Amino acid sequence: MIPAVRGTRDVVPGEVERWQHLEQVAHDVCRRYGYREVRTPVIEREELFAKGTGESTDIVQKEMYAFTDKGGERVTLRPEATPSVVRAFVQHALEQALTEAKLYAIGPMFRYERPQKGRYRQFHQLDVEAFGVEAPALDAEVIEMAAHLVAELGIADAELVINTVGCPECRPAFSRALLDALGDRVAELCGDCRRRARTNPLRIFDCKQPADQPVIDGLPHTVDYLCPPCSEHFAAVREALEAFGVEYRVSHRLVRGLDYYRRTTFEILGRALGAQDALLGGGRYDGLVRQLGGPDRAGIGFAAGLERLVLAMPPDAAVAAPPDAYVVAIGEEARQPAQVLARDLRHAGLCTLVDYDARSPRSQMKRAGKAQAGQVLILGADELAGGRVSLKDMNTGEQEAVPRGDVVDRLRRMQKDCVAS
RNA sequence: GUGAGUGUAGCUCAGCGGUAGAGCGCCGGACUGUGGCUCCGGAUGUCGGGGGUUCGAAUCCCCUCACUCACCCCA
Repeated sequence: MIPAVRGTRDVVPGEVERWQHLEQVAHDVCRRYGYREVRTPVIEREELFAKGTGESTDIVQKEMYAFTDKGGERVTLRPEATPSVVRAFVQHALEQALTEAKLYAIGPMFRYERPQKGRYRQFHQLDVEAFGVEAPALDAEVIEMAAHLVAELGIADAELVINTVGCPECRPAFSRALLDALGDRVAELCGDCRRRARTNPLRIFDCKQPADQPVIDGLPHTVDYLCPPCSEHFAAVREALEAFGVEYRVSHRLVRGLDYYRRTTFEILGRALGAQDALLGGGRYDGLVRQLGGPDRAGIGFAAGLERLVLAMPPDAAVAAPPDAYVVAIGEEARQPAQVLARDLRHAGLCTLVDYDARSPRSQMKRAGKAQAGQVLILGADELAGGRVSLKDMNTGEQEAVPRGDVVDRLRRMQKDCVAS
């Protein structure tokens, strides 16, 4: 047996229904909020992520499936969707074509990491991006939409956390304040934190080492170092969220790892997930479109991890629908007519199973019962002689002979009643 | 890249030096044209892989691979 590649997985019947439900809800929520779908390639030029995601991020430094193709081009499997969506937005001048530049994408992403609960090398994201609006009203709408998506999926144990990371105007001052406050105590922190202090001081807030917490708790907060525009923006976002009645917690420790974030950042955490508990995360990235060669447009969005959402969805969120009908053929002369009957039912829209192997009637009934078929249609010598089909309701056990010509309509009506009720 | 744990039937697991097992599931029969309950029967394993110790290894030792969880980082 040749197993699936490490960190990749099959979604098999039984679980795939949950994915189908999730995708249907995702498409529907996006549509209602005015987003249009865009499908971008899973393979891109490596430089797109070097410039977009950021050279300093772990994603770019060590997690990309990058290689040189046969034409000598440096390409990579996409590790995230935002730069791709921005590229498509710029490349096709979509702001000209759309009244609102709101785009979403669903698909696989690839990062070379050690797999663990809620994290895979091939994973899937719903990526939602809106361009060209600087107003805090959009920040709040995007966050509210994310919360609504989670709620719509029936995920109750979720917590919305928001923060602001300032902008290129005010962030350097905050980083300095952070390092000043830390002073010599940097040496007391764990190795990761000492490294962060040099590369990206804000990320010290991500530390999970219990021993480091007392020091980190004493550090200054971004909100106290924002420039006036950033400060006003954050206040307006919070005000709008409150008007929506969205519950949230402000955490000055929510920093997020991607280089392009400005101002608003947010995450929704799932409580039943394990260590990788972010169901979705995002924020504002006002400089990114321009940095990738487009016009100077603001941007904001989020990425939701589909594996994590599936994990967090209630156990009974979606199950496969049982077949409408099972056609039982008794005797050799009934086999072909049974296939034709099954064909007719299928053409009429009914999910129909039929036996191929001349099993005993008992065996066929057992299979119909196991498949939870609603109706069993029995075709044997008696029925063929009378031009009828025996129709057995598997829930009540009642059985009656129905003229062959009426069977399809009869079942179709029963199915409609079933859907209606 | 680092650390810990686990690999035995399709699934959940027992067996821990002496002939590979149970429950569930699957297939068939009792009921030769009628499911669910019951009973009876059946199939299925390179005991993750390789090497070593031993008269003898699923069991002990070494290596390796995979999975799981956690770190890093992130969805």
